[in-house]
Amino acid sequence: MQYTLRQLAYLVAVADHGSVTAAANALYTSQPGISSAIAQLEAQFGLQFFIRHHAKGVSLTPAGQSFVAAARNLLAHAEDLSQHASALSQSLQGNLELGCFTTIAPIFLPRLLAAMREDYPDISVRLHEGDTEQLQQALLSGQTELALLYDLDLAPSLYRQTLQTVLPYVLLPAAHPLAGQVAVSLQDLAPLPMVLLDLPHSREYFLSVFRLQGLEARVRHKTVNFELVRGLVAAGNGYALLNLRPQTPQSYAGDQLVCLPIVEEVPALNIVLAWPQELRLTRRAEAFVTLCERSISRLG
Amino acid sequence: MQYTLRQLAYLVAVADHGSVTAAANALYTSQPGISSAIAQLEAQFGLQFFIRHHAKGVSLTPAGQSFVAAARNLLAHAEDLSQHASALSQSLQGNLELGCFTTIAPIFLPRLLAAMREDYPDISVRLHEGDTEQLQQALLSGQTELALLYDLDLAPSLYRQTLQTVLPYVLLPAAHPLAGQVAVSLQDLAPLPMVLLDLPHSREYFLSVFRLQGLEARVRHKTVNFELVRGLVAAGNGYALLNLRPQTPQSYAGDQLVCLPIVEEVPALNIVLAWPQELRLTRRAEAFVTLCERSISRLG
DNA sequence: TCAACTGCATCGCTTTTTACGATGCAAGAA
DNA sequence: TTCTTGCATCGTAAAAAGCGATGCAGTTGA
Repeated sequence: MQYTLRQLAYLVAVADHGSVTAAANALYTSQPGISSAIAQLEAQFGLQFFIRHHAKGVSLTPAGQSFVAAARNLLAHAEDLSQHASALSQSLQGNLELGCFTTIAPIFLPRLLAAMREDYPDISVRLHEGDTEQLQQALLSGQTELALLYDLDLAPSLYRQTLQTVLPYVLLPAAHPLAGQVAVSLQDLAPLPMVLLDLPHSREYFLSVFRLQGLEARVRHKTVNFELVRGLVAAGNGYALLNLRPQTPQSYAGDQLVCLPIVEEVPALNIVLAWPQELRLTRRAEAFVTLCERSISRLG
Repeated sequence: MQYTLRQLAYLVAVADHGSVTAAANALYTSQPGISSAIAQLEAQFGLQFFIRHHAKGVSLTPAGQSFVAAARNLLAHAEDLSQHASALSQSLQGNLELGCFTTIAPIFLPRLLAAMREDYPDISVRLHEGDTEQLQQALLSGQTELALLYDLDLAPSLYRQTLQTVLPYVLLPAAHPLAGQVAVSLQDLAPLPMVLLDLPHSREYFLSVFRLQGLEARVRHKTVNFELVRGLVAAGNGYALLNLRPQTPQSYAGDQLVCLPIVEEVPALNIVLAWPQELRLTRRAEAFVTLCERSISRLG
């Protein structure tokens, strides 16, 4: 047998009241219950905690003194755990584990996190970047509570809240022959060399844009590095399809870029906030979801 | 309802094994038991600790991570309490609360405590000096576990272990007319002025020595201070009856004293080690009792 | 001295909780 | 598909907790 927290609470109450009966009254329970709890503790530890004075309550033995002090400490610790738990579910403080798709991160997160810090200064967001696969894995295993990513082949068990719908665009160097047009046709692009953003799911998505038109892209370069795609395009290594639009027309190298819409009708992508469907969100996570919803208008 | 330590242990085991079933096996209990313990904890705190993966166990949510860490901490603390308790009952270390009669203390304790430190260096004896009344009170209320005192009007609920039997003796200044005798008669003493050691019970005892002979002592001075009695006697203020014999024939003032036996048959006093009868001694207290028994021969 | 009272322990009973095997169900693996 | 895995639920059995009644030893107060 193992002792229970309740037994300890009874023990401490008896020590405080100097009487089993008084403790029972204070705890709104019966005297025999307290009595047997004490007896059990004493039996379990082979110690005598109280000296029984007939008709005059009980008093602590030296061993009892010492044990009660330790028991009090443990009970306080147990109380802490309850507090900790309520803080986890109730309070708007603590950690929020947030997953975010690599390329989405630099576009949206700076403002979102700033807004979070503004509205909920006591919530610290811990960021986990990764590709769709990794983010989904982290969500399902519970490493992160929320993830900001594309709605690309997500498990049906994930609930998705759409934040923004984005259409792919064509990225060209400013000096490109097609750069002067209002929009570019996939027909015109297909024969040209392409720079592919080579991330799981994204990869297939960009290629499918062509396939749906019965076309096939010619990939010259592949990279998982979004900014490298822009750099390669800017330097004349080909065109690229992308979804996200940094607000700068220059590559890191300083070359000029242009973004042009696609003439054909192409599948849009949803940027979503996702979490396991069966998981009840903490208040921290809810706060973030709400904040994202409110920020949608500003996100574009 | 309040959570229990067992529920926490189950929770932690599930977190460690990543599976309810595995935890049940490890703890030699049934899977439904674990399952419901988790469910109860989650319900109580309004939190979800695990994400259930069909046919693939469970994994911790962020809240679960945090809670399990805290739970582990509390369980470790609970384990500490058990350790603490066994240390209290089993180990020969820690505190021993010892009561000692004021006048007995300087005679016996120095050697006894030295022997204790020698044999049980990890037991620290905390000393409570006092008169019979105070010592008995401390024993019965549990403030001290043992007391070294005279067996004078002790409550029958105290168990007594006799360490030494002492006869009262007559204390005289070296220059006193009776000081040359081998023994002194109470008849000769009764008319002389007496210096009385005025402690509860001791007081009555010394006077009863005369009364039992049909005599009445003439008390000139009373004091609770043992050494003051010796000083007063040495300076010629009267004779005294005492039980304990310091091994020095001089008072603090440097005057010479002599101790003489009493001619008549007088009641002896027992120096005893006492403790509440119903109290099971700790191993520390037992160690002290044993050491006292062994030291009896040396005590004289 | 005696009767009334106090306060802890024990007993028997009821209620609640815990434990466990059986079963169901959903998703992964073959 | 079919089999397997693993958690949840259900019904029953065992254990524990709670409680009123009672006993008993010692205290209190007349």
